[in-house]
Amino acid sequence: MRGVNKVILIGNLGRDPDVQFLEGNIAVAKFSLATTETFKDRAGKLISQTEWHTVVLWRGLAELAQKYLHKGSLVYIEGRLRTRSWEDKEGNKKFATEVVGDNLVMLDKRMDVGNGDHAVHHGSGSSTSGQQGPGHHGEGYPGIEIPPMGEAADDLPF
Amino acid sequence: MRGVNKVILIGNLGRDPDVQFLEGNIAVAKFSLATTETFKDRAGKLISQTEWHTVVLWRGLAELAQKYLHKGSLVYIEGRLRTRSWEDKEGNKKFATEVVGDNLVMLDKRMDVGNGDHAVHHGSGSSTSGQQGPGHHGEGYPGIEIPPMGEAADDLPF
Amino acid sequence: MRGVNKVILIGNLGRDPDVQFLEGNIAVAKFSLATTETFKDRAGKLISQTEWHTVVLWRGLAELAQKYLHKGSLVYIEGRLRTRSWEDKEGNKKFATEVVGDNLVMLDKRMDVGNGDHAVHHGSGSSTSGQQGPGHHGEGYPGIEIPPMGEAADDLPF
Amino acid sequence: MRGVNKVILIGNLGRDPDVQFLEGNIAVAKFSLATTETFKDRAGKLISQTEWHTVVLWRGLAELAQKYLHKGSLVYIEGRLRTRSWEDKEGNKKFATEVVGDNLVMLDKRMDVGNGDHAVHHGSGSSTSGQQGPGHHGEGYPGIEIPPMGEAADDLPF
DNA sequence: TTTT
DNA sequence: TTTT
Repeated sequence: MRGVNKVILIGNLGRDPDVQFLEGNIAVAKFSLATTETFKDRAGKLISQTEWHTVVLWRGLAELAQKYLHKGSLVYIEGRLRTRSWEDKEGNKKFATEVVGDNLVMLDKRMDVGNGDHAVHHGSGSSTSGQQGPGHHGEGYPGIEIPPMGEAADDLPF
Repeated sequence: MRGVNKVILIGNLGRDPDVQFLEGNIAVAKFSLATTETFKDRAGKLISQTEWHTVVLWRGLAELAQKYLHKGSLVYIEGRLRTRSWEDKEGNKKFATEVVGDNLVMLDKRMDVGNGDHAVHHGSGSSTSGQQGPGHHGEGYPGIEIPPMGEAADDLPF
Repeated sequence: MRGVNKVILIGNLGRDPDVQFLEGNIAVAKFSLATTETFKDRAGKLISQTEWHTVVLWRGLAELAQKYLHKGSLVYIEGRLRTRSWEDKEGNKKFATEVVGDNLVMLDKRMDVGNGDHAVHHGSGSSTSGQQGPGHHGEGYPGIEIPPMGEAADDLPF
Repeated sequence: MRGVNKVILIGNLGRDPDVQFLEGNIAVAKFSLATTETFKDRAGKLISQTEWHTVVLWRGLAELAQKYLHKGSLVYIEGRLRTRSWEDKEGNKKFATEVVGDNLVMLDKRMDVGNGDHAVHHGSGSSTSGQQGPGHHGEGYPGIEIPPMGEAADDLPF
């Protein structure tokens, strides 16, 4: 490939995620994310600028969103841009650009009850259910940062 | 700020850039960029997926685009997402998501005559033409990667 | 330029930042940042892997670090890699790779007293003191995300 | 996880990659990559700054490096930082920071004979198990850009 | 040396 | 529609 299509966002959810399940029990989550950047203009005035993004998560990440994200949650999203187009009932061509997330980091301070273990989430759009036992859809999110086997071994031959 | 809105693209221009000049002689360039990613699906079949992005460049970067970019050019673009909305003449709400570029790297092999110096371009959304004398639009693009003064001095006190 | 050198980190400070002031009252901050990634290995076991980074901030960002960051702070850092080398007193060649930050986002939930205004920080390595009045070293850091003038004007000619 | 450790580089190889095979026929490639950034300093002088990085690739990516990369190749590398430490024979503590690549894009203009199909490479920690020897350790690395199954289906329920 |  |  000679292409790169990467988006990195940190922002807050405008509403609770909308999660649905497709055939095959595949979860899809969708939510709006506000990224606010503040800077001084040349006059030195503080300017705050909010941009809204539509984020789509699949499978394991969608399930995490359903469990742990809600209106106001602060998250880091890494993904790619995808523009879909369709015609509405009046025949008008419509476009929507979304960020399809491959990685999710929850940045809210956890003040949870419990052990907080669930706070450790990460994953990627790329699920590998094929490797998993029966019934295990939506678990085990091998993610972007999974190091290749053998790497841990500190026996680099250099 | 607690927000991040960052896009990184590598792809080819679908057409020559469309460059216009606003009042104040401010250049704005716009072009479509195709990012193609190729991967194997689970069946091992090679799949190629092209996504089209609208890229907008301002000022110095727009002028670089005008001078050096054309249909087919391979570029690295770093920028941020921005969605604009408006109503068309029929009163339909329309949305368009664009990538506003803060940095541009030309990746084509230069087979240029001459010194190739012009090949070295970079810049950022944060132009500072205000500092420049009259007539000097489009010069001196202090960019993202401009190191702070004094840094070169290798006298880090640690 | 045909190069890109970019680092993006989210992690926690291992200690309070070490801040020093060089000639000209230029601030330099240095701290260790731990990025911890957790994933499941192929056996399904949760594995946590921490990497330590040396982060260096200059000028305005260094001053922000001094004021607001401390041991444990969660931050987003965007910057570039820089490797320095020197010889120690025994004449051994030493190398140290650091992340020179161009952008800083504080991700801790603020439970501060006060207005929280100080929470809005951002900046970049690229200072522009030249534009500023006398005596104003270290202020007004127009940063990476400063939109070019005129952009706010929603009069894109396309 | 609450951590992110990401590096993005575009630069040229300083030498041909050094590729070795570990037990299990696991390929590891290592090379130096120069990222050169050019900018104008405050006096307007063009300054060029080259940084050298050590890049390590594993498995499928290492094999691609062996086949297609050589001294001078222009590449995009996405990966993470990793610092290793050890003691040399004199008992001095040594550190080396490397970029472990998860994704590789070859940016050289292909003037190849043939179809150039091999030019389309990408990967991530994630390889293409078909290339691997017997024993099949190290299979099925779902990679950064592999879209989740079902996503192609344009039947988003929103 | 951090954090969950 | 979020957050500071």
